Amino acid sequence: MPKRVDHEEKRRDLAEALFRIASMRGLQAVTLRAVAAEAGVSMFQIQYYFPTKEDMLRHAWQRITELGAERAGRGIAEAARTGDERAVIRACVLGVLPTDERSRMLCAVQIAYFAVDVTRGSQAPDQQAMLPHLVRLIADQLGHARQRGRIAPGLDLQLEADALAIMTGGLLSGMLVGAYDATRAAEIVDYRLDQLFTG
Amino acid sequence: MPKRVDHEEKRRDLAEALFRIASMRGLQAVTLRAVAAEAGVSMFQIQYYFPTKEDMLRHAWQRITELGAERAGRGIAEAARTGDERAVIRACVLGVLPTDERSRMLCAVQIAYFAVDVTRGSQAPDQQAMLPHLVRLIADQLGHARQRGRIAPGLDLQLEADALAIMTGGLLSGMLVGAYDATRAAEIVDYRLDQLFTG
DNA sequence: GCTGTTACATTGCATCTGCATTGGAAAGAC
DNA sequence: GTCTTTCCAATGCAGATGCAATGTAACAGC
Repeated sequence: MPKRVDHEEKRRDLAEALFRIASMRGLQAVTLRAVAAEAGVSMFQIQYYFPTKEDMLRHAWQRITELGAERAGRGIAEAARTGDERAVIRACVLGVLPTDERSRMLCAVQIAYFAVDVTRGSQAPDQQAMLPHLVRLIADQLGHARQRGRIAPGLDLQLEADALAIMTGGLLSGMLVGAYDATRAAEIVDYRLDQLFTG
Repeated sequence: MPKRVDHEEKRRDLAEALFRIASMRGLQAVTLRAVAAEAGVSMFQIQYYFPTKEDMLRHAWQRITELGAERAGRGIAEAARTGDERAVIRACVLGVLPTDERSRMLCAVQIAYFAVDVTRGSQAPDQQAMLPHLVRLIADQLGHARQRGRIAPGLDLQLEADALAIMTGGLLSGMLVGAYDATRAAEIVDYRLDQLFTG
């Protein structure tokens, strides 16, 4: 066998090039030639590592969910080590928001995919599952916190979990249009968490 | 002069055809030929009423904001007649959500435009202004309500206005992916309003 | 060294896209 | 009635796009 290449790593590199194009010029500008040029390779390599354009887009989406889960997971794991439910929820919310250039890029691309899925009626299963997943995560944490007497009285935790998860999505788009920066977003989230937690 | 045609009405019709395509097959599928076929006219008519494709897309966006403002405005005006600030805020929030097939279609198209703008960095001014505008509307209503002693004590109304407006954006996307229906969305909004208003 | 597999470049092609042009039909003004 | 203005159909064109076909260099195993 000749020059061995790590196909998965190569695909990740090509996906990065795709992200750069999609986040700066839109998903419409993602063509085989554009990705090839951005990655600094010949157009053939794109075809070589992705049978078809749709495969390339699919792989890039899978990669972006990986990166997102990785990023959020790091923050959540760190917060979970403290055993503080409030910190975990905070990490869940802030962990998916565009707080720096890199995450902003990925969030922009994510929105682009989201729009395509919505406008086609055929939404990827994981696309649909993301919000309920976040709701469940938050609801679990709220449940634990209540058992430990850390939750203010008179709250409907299911509705609170929904509201928090929904606010996360809203914050994401609000930050992408520049209406809120990371600092203000954190303030709003903390303000809401203050209403839920005692102490 | 010959057969007089209402150009604006014609453009509105063509915009509707564009909406149908964009909401069902994505903005990428919006081509001059596709819009012509969907509207049941020749491709030339598209060119005749829109100098260029970008003009067509721009006009459609302008039209969709008109329709949105109209719809929300109706609900808000009705609520405003009661003089109930809570009802006004409720109308502001629910008035922009996809509660039926028509509004769902328009919201989907709106998201598509939003994604294009975000991924190009060059966001239309009104796109950026929408969220702050909603915040101001809600904040004003909350201010009035507080003066009338209808607001629960210990709240930061600016943060509450931000949180409500942000939740609106989140609900919109949540509903588009099918995570929430109109009923559940109203429940969540009412739950939050219950926390803000007394009585 | 020979061979075969892997990785890659180049080229070509059918299709689609936005846009322009040319020619003509229809409806009112005079 | 004819004529001018408005509206519209058909066709053409240059560029871009996804994809396929062909040719070639590098390296492992015998």
